Amino acid sequence: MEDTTLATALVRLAQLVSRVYAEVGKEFELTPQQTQLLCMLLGGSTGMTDMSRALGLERSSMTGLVDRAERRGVVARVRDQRDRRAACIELTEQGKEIAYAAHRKVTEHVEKLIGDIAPDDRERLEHLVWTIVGTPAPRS
Amino acid sequence: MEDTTLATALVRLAQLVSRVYAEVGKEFELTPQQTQLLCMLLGGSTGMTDMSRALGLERSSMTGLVDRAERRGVVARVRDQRDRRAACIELTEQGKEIAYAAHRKVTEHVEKLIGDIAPDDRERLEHLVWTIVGTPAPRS
DNA sequence: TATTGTTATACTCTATAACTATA
DNA sequence: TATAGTTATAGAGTATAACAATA
Repeated sequence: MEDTTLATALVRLAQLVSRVYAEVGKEFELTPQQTQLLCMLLGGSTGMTDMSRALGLERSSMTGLVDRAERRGVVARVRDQRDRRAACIELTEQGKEIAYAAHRKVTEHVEKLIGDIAPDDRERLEHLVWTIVGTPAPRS
Repeated sequence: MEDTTLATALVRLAQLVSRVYAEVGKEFELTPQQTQLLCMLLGGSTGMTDMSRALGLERSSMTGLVDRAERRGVVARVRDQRDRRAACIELTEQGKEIAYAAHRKVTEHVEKLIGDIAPDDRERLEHLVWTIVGTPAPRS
Protein backbone atom coordinates (compact mmCIF):
# COMPACT_ATOMS: atom_id res chain seq x y z
CA MET A 1 0.00 0.00 0.00
CA GLU A 2 3.07 2.24 0.31
CA ASP A 3 3.37 4.50 -2.70
CA THR A 4 6.87 4.37 -4.15
CA THR A 5 6.22 5.64 -7.65
CA LEU A 6 8.34 8.16 -9.46
CA ALA A 7 5.48 10.63 -9.46
CA THR A 8 5.19 10.48 -5.69
CA ALA A 9 8.92 10.91 -5.30
CA LEU A 10 8.82 14.02 -7.48
CA VAL A 11 5.91 15.43 -5.50
CA ARG A 12 7.87 14.98 -2.30
CA LEU A 13 10.93 16.55 -3.81
CA ALA A 14 8.88 19.51 -4.96
CA GLN A 15 7.49 19.98 -1.46
CA LEU A 16 11.00 20.03 -0.02
CA VAL A 17 12.12 22.60 -2.56
CA SER A 18 9.07 24.75 -1.90
CA ARG A 19 9.97 24.80 1.73
CA VAL A 20 13.40 26.09 0.85
CA TYR A 21 11.80 29.22 -0.57
CA ALA A 22 9.90 29.74 2.64
CA GLU A 23 13.00 29.28 4.79
CA VAL A 24 15.25 31.48 2.69
CA GLY A 25 12.62 34.16 2.40
CA LYS A 26 12.32 34.28 6.16
CA GLU A 27 16.01 35.12 6.46
CA PHE A 28 15.38 38.24 4.39
CA GLU A 29 11.96 38.97 5.85
CA LEU A 30 10.30 38.09 2.59
CA THR A 31 7.32 35.86 1.99
CA PRO A 32 7.87 32.78 -0.18
CA GLN A 33 6.00 34.46 -3.03
CA GLN A 34 8.10 37.62 -2.80
CA THR A 35 11.23 35.50 -2.78
CA GLN A 36 10.07 33.71 -5.91
CA LEU A 37 9.20 37.03 -7.51
CA LEU A 38 12.65 38.46 -6.83
CA CYS A 39 14.45 35.37 -8.07
CA MET A 40 12.38 35.47 -11.22
CA LEU A 41 13.21 39.11 -11.83
CA LEU A 42 16.92 38.22 -11.79
CA GLY A 43 16.16 36.83 -15.24
CA GLY A 44 15.15 40.29 -16.44
CA SER A 45 12.37 42.84 -16.06
CA THR A 46 8.95 42.16 -17.53
CA GLY A 47 5.41 43.43 -17.62
CA MET A 48 2.57 42.38 -15.34
CA THR A 49 0.90 40.09 -17.86
CA ASP A 50 4.11 38.22 -18.64
CA MET A 51 4.85 37.79 -14.97
CA SER A 52 1.37 36.54 -14.17
CA ARG A 53 1.73 33.93 -16.89
CA ALA A 54 5.17 32.92 -15.65
CA LEU A 55 3.90 32.52 -12.09
CA GLY A 56 0.54 31.07 -13.01
CA LEU A 57 -1.41 33.85 -11.31
CA GLU A 58 -4.23 36.14 -12.33
CA ARG A 59 -3.18 39.64 -13.32
CA SER A 60 -5.10 41.07 -10.39
CA SER A 61 -3.14 38.86 -7.99
CA MET A 62 0.09 40.17 -9.48
CA THR A 63 -1.03 43.71 -8.77
CA GLY A 64 -1.18 42.98 -5.05
CA LEU A 65 2.06 41.03 -5.04
CA VAL A 66 3.91 43.83 -6.78
CA ASP A 67 2.22 46.44 -4.58
CA ARG A 68 3.59 44.81 -1.44
CA ALA A 69 7.02 44.21 -2.96
CA GLU A 70 7.12 47.83 -4.04
CA ARG A 71 6.11 48.97 -0.56
CA ARG A 72 9.10 47.02 0.75
CA GLY A 73 11.35 48.79 -1.68
CA VAL A 74 12.56 45.74 -3.59
CA VAL A 75 10.84 46.38 -6.92
CA ALA A 76 9.63 49.40 -8.87
CA ARG A 77 7.07 49.95 -11.59
CA VAL A 78 8.46 51.77 -14.60
CA ARG A 79 5.98 53.04 -17.17
CA ASP A 80 6.70 52.20 -20.78
CA GLN A 81 6.89 55.24 -23.05
CA ARG A 82 5.94 53.35 -26.20
CA ASP A 83 2.89 51.62 -24.74
CA ARG A 84 1.57 53.81 -21.98
CA ARG A 85 -0.68 51.07 -20.61
CA ALA A 86 2.23 48.77 -19.85
CA ALA A 87 4.31 48.70 -16.68
CA CYS A 88 7.76 47.22 -16.47
CA ILE A 89 8.62 45.68 -13.12
CA GLU A 90 12.24 46.13 -12.16
CA LEU A 91 14.36 45.26 -9.16
CA THR A 92 15.55 48.25 -7.15
CA GLU A 93 19.19 48.36 -6.04
CA GLN A 94 18.22 46.90 -2.69
CA GLY A 95 16.02 44.43 -4.50
CA LYS A 96 18.92 43.27 -6.65
CA GLU A 97 21.15 42.70 -3.65
CA ILE A 98 18.47 40.73 -1.84
CA ALA A 99 17.56 38.80 -4.96
CA TYR A 100 21.16 37.76 -5.59
CA ALA A 101 21.65 36.76 -1.98
CA ALA A 102 18.35 34.89 -1.82
CA HIS A 103 19.07 33.07 -5.05
CA ARG A 104 22.46 32.03 -3.74
CA LYS A 105 20.93 30.78 -0.50
CA VAL A 106 18.18 28.89 -2.30
CA THR A 107 20.84 27.18 -4.39
CA GLU A 108 22.85 26.35 -1.28
CA HIS A 109 19.86 24.88 0.52
CA VAL A 110 18.84 22.82 -2.48
CA GLU A 111 22.41 21.58 -2.85
CA LYS A 112 22.33 20.50 0.76
CA LEU A 113 19.09 18.70 0.00
CA ILE A 114 20.67 16.85 -2.88
CA GLY A 115 23.47 15.78 -0.62
CA ASP A 116 26.48 13.81 -1.69
CA ILE A 117 25.59 11.86 -4.75
CA ALA A 118 28.22 10.57 -7.14
CA PRO A 119 29.23 13.03 -9.89
CA ASP A 120 27.97 10.63 -12.54
CA ASP A 121 24.57 10.35 -10.91
CA ARG A 122 24.47 14.07 -10.47
CA GLU A 123 25.03 14.67 -14.13
CA ARG A 124 22.37 12.15 -15.08
CA LEU A 125 19.93 13.71 -12.66
CA GLU A 126 20.63 17.19 -13.98
CA HIS A 127 20.07 16.08 -17.53
CA LEU A 128 16.89 14.19 -16.72
CA VAL A 129 15.34 16.98 -14.71
CA TRP A 130 16.09 19.54 -17.37
CA THR A 131 14.46 17.22 -19.86
CA ILE A 132 11.35 17.17 -17.69
CA VAL A 133 11.12 20.89 -17.05
CA GLY A 134 11.55 21.56 -20.71
CA THR A 135 14.60 23.76 -21.03
CA PRO A 136 17.42 21.29 -21.42
CA ALA A 137 20.83 22.45 -20.35
CA PRO A 138 22.89 23.28 -23.41
CA ARG A 139 25.50 20.66 -24.18
CA SER A 140 28.63 22.25 -22.77
CA MET B 1 24.47 34.23 -17.74
CA GLU B 2 21.76 31.56 -18.20
CA ASP B 3 21.41 29.42 -15.09
CA THR B 4 21.46 25.75 -15.98
CA THR B 5 22.39 24.26 -12.63
CA LEU B 6 20.74 21.27 -11.07
CA ALA B 7 19.37 23.42 -8.27
CA THR B 8 17.61 25.70 -10.73
CA ALA B 9 16.16 22.73 -12.57
CA LEU B 10 14.76 21.41 -9.30
CA VAL B 11 13.26 24.77 -8.45
CA ARG B 12 11.48 24.77 -11.79
CA LEU B 13 10.30 21.26 -11.22
CA ALA B 14 8.87 22.27 -7.87
CA GLN B 15 6.95 25.10 -9.51
CA LEU B 16 5.49 22.75 -12.10
CA VAL B 17 4.41 20.27 -9.45
CA SER B 18 2.84 23.02 -7.36
CA ARG B 19 0.82 24.01 -10.35
CA VAL B 20 -0.38 20.45 -10.78
CA TYR B 21 -1.87 20.58 -7.29
CA ALA B 22 -3.61 23.82 -8.14
CA GLU B 23 -5.01 22.49 -11.40
CA VAL B 24 -6.17 19.19 -9.99
CA GLY B 25 -7.67 20.87 -6.96
CA LYS B 26 -9.68 23.15 -9.20
CA GLU B 27 -11.32 20.14 -10.85
CA PHE B 28 -12.66 19.12 -7.44
CA GLU B 29 -13.31 22.64 -6.22
CA LEU B 30 -10.51 22.33 -3.70
CA THR B 31 -7.73 24.78 -2.99
CA PRO B 32 -4.16 23.55 -3.58
CA GLN B 33 -3.66 23.27 0.17
CA GLN B 34 -6.80 21.25 0.66
CA THR B 35 -5.74 18.97 -2.16
CA GLN B 36 -2.38 18.43 -0.51
CA LEU B 37 -4.07 17.81 2.81
CA LEU B 38 -6.36 15.16 1.35
CA CYS B 39 -3.56 13.42 -0.50
CA MET B 40 -1.53 13.37 2.70
CA LEU B 41 -4.40 11.82 4.65
CA LEU B 42 -4.47 8.93 2.20
CA GLY B 43 -1.36 7.81 4.06
CA GLY B 44 -3.37 7.52 7.27
CA SER B 45 -5.07 9.68 9.89
CA THR B 46 -2.99 11.78 12.27
CA GLY B 47 -3.23 14.46 14.87
CA MET B 48 -2.97 18.21 14.31
CA THR B 49 0.58 18.50 15.57
CA ASP B 50 1.86 15.69 13.35
CA MET B 51 0.14 17.16 10.35
CA SER B 52 1.48 20.63 10.99
CA ARG B 53 4.98 19.19 11.10
CA ALA B 54 4.42 17.20 7.93
CA LEU B 55 3.15 20.25 6.08
CA GLY B 56 5.56 22.72 7.64
CA LEU B 57 2.79 24.88 9.10
CA GLU B 58 2.03 26.31 12.51
CA ARG B 59 -0.56 24.44 14.52
CA SER B 60 -2.88 27.43 14.39
CA SER B 61 -2.71 27.43 10.60
CA MET B 62 -3.68 23.78 10.62
CA THR B 63 -6.75 24.60 12.67
CA GLY B 64 -8.06 26.87 9.97
CA LEU B 65 -7.15 24.50 7.17
CA VAL B 66 -8.95 21.62 8.87
CA ASP B 67 -11.89 23.87 9.76
CA ARG B 68 -12.47 24.71 6.12
CA ALA B 69 -11.91 21.13 4.96
CA GLU B 70 -14.37 19.94 7.59
CA ARG B 71 -16.91 22.54 6.51
CA ARG B 72 -16.62 21.07 3.01
CA GLY B 73 -17.27 17.65 4.37
CA VAL B 74 -14.04 16.01 3.29
CA VAL B 75 -12.45 15.50 6.72
CA ALA B 76 -13.66 14.99 10.26
CA ARG B 77 -12.13 15.53 13.69
CA VAL B 78 -12.38 12.47 15.89
CA ARG B 79 -11.54 12.90 19.56
CA ASP B 80 -9.12 10.42 21.08
CA GLN B 81 -10.51 8.60 24.11
CA ARG B 82 -7.09 7.90 25.65
CA ASP B 83 -5.77 11.48 25.36
CA ARG B 84 -8.77 13.76 25.41
CA ARG B 85 -6.72 16.75 24.24
CA ALA B 86 -5.83 15.10 20.95
CA ALA B 87 -7.86 15.15 17.75
CA CYS B 88 -7.47 12.63 14.97
CA ILE B 89 -8.14 13.99 11.50
CA GLU B 90 -9.80 11.48 9.23
CA LEU B 91 -11.11 11.51 5.70
CA THR B 92 -14.89 11.25 5.42
CA GLU B 93 -16.34 8.87 2.86
CA GLN B 94 -16.70 11.71 0.40
CA GLY B 95 -13.22 12.85 1.37
CA LYS B 96 -11.77 9.44 0.60
CA GLU B 97 -13.36 9.36 -2.82
CA ILE B 98 -12.12 12.81 -3.67
CA ALA B 99 -8.68 12.09 -2.23
CA TYR B 100 -8.27 8.93 -4.28
CA ALA B 101 -9.43 10.66 -7.42
CA ALA B 102 -7.25 13.71 -6.81
CA HIS B 103 -4.20 11.59 -6.06
CA ARG B 104 -4.76 9.65 -9.26
CA LYS B 105 -5.08 12.86 -11.25
CA VAL B 106 -1.99 14.38 -9.65
CA THR B 107 -0.06 11.26 -10.59
CA GLU B 108 -1.41 11.40 -14.14
CA HIS B 109 -0.44 15.05 -14.55
CA VAL B 110 3.03 14.44 -13.15
CA GLU B 111 3.43 11.44 -15.44
CA LYS B 112 2.50 13.65 -18.36
CA LEU B 113 5.12 16.08 -17.13
CA ILE B 114 7.73 13.36 -17.05
CA GLY B 115 6.83 12.47 -20.58
CA ASP B 116 8.49 9.79 -22.58
CA ILE B 117 11.82 9.10 -21.04
CA ALA B 118 13.49 5.77 -21.61
CA PRO B 119 12.66 3.06 -19.07
CA ASP B 120 16.30 2.89 -18.01
CA ASP B 121 16.46 6.60 -17.35
CA ARG B 122 13.16 6.43 -15.58
CA GLU B 123 14.42 3.83 -13.17
CA ARG B 124 17.60 5.78 -12.52
CA LEU B 125 15.61 8.93 -11.90
CA GLU B 126 13.27 7.15 -9.55
CA HIS B 127 16.13 5.76 -7.54
CA LEU B 128 17.99 9.08 -7.40
CA VAL B 129 14.97 11.11 -6.35
CA TRP B 130 14.02 8.65 -3.63
CA THR B 131 17.59 8.86 -2.38
CA ILE B 132 17.24 12.62 -2.13
CA VAL B 133 13.84 12.71 -0.48
CA GLY B 134 15.00 10.17 2.05
CA THR B 135 12.57 7.29 1.73
CA PRO B 136 14.22 5.06 -0.83
CA ALA B 137 11.95 2.75 -2.74
CA PRO B 138 12.29 -0.80 -1.46
CA ARG B 139 14.26 -3.00 -3.82
CA SER B 140 11.51 -4.92 -5.54
C1' DT C 1 -12.48 46.17 -30.23
C1' DA C 2 -8.67 44.17 -27.84
C1' DT C 3 -5.15 44.62 -24.41
C1' DT C 4 -2.76 46.33 -20.04
C1' DG C 5 -3.25 46.93 -15.71
C1' DT C 6 -6.08 48.29 -11.60
C1' DT C 7 -9.95 48.32 -8.18
C1' DA C 8 -13.53 46.22 -5.35
C1' DT C 9 -14.76 42.35 -2.98
C1' DA C 10 -14.64 38.03 -0.76
C1' DC C 11 -12.25 34.19 0.47
C1' DT C 12 -8.29 31.30 1.81
C1' DC C 13 -3.76 30.87 3.86
C1' DT C 14 -0.42 31.91 7.36
C1' DA C 15 1.97 33.49 11.56
C1' DT C 16 2.22 35.35 16.41
C1' DA C 17 0.52 35.60 20.89
C1' DA C 18 -2.55 34.32 24.29
C1' DC C 19 -5.63 31.00 25.79
C1' DT C 20 -8.23 26.30 27.45
C1' DA C 21 -8.18 21.70 28.60
C1' DT C 22 -5.83 17.64 29.54
C1' DA C 23 -1.65 15.05 30.84
C1' DT D 1 4.86 22.02 34.01
C1' DA D 2 4.33 20.38 29.44
C1' DT D 3 1.53 19.19 25.54
C1' DA D 4 -2.65 19.28 22.15
C1' DG D 5 -5.33 22.16 20.13
C1' DT D 6 -7.98 26.58 19.65
C1' DT D 7 -9.03 31.62 19.43
C1' DA D 8 -8.03 36.36 18.27
C1' DT D 9 -5.90 39.20 15.26
C1' DA D 10 -3.45 40.91 11.44
C1' DG D 11 -1.56 40.61 7.21
C1' DA D 12 -0.47 38.17 2.79
C1' DG D 13 -2.09 35.57 -1.22
C1' DT D 14 -5.62 34.55 -4.62
C1' DA D 15 -9.67 34.67 -7.80
C1' DT D 16 -13.78 36.85 -10.04
C1' DA D 17 -15.97 40.66 -11.92
C1' DA D 18 -16.08 45.24 -13.27
C1' DC D 19 -13.49 49.07 -14.64
C1' DA D 20 -10.01 52.75 -16.80
C1' DA D 21 -6.73 53.96 -20.09
C1' DT D 22 -4.42 53.05 -24.14
C1' DA D 23 -3.71 50.61 -28.48
